[in-house]
Amino acid sequence: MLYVPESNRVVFLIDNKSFYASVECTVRGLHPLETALVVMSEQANTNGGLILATSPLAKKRYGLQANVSRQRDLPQDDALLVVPPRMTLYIQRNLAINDIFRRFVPDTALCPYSIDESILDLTHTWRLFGPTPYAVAQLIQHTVRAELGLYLTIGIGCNPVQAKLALDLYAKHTPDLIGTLSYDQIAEKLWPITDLTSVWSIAHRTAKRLHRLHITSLYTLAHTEPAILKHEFGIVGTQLFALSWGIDRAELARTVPTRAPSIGNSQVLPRDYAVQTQIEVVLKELAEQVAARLRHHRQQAGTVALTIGFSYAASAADGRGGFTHAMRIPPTNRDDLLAAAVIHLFRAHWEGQVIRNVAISTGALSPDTGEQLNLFEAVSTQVHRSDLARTTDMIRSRFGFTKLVYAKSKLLGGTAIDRASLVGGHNGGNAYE
DNA sequence: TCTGGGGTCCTAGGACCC
DNA sequence: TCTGGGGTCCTAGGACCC
Repeated sequence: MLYVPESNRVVFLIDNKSFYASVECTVRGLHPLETALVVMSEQANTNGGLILATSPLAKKRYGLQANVSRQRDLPQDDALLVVPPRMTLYIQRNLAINDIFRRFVPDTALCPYSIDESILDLTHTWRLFGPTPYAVAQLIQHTVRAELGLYLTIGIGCNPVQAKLALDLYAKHTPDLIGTLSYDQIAEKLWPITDLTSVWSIAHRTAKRLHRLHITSLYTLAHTEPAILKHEFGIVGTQLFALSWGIDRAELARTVPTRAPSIGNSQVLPRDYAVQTQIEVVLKELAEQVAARLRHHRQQAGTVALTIGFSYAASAADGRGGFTHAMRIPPTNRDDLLAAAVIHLFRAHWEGQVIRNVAISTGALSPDTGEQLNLFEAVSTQVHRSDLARTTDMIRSRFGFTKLVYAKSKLLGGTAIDRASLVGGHNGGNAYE
């Protein structure tokens, strides 16, 4: 195979094994790999509890394979620890882990990808730390384990996509938690794969469309005429073809012009809603939540989009799962103006369907210079919050401010002061009392 | 997976401008 | 005014990721 024009670098994609669950183990003085523990969010609308993370032993002992499963899948067993999430704690650990990574790469070669994944380009620095990239990977693992008690999974490749595939397909299933992929291993390690959905960027829908083209393995994908893929999938088709050959021309250091960010909240309702006044109450609350986040980020929104998801029965009757409609608004972050726009969109497009899902998203953001005073909360409460805000701001500077967000939820029937602190939709773990 | 939550990117088609 | 074409912006919908 001829890969001459392709860059040949040393890229690590590092993630944390069962991150939330492992952090909870370490702060309890328990071993992350030898403790059966799940982290479960029990927000009002999770319909009985959503499992966010499962420790490796809990997966093995109780067959909890799915990354995200439900409370009803849990066995009744006192030996299984069930704990609530503390998102703020996980954010702090993520920062600590990335600080360790900075001992091995300069800032320009480090790209945090999510709360538990980072991409490191060690092309120019790995020789400083060991005889082989593999040895350096082990050193990073040992360092993080010694200092934070956490276990890292590392994919090594000649470019980011190879590292990602090495991580997902190999590192996660080997005892040393390290997987490698390089150009000369593509045929041997990538092409035999027939479960297409196990490959990053391919999910159920795309796998089905590939099957319709008689593409049932990465080998057949790699040997399909690119023009056919392009015709069927557009740009995504050429990306899939490149992926099947392990090719990825993204450059870590080069900052890509990012698309306009958005801020929004969504909610699966705890039951079906059919009454207009009730739906509009939910929409107003959600709009206030979004407006609060806009103010927190000192942004104003110039567009607002409303997404309504129908109940299953209503979806079948309607032929659509729901609808999305957007409108331009004079830039604002005020509760009442945002809510009014959302209600307007709802009344213009809703035709009486029973609904189960609502989402509000705002875009065309612009800076809201000037301090917004919050009249509804005690000063002490706001001071308390600034601690978490500072942490969130630090994350924001690394992930982009929409990657991890600080959401507030106003409790139904509660006083205006009685707000829960949510991070990424789950409990932040900060005691406000 | 009879419904988690917060995002991003791609595309087709229509409106509008010159 | 029995008529052209290219470009841009916007919207809705689809798909995927963590």
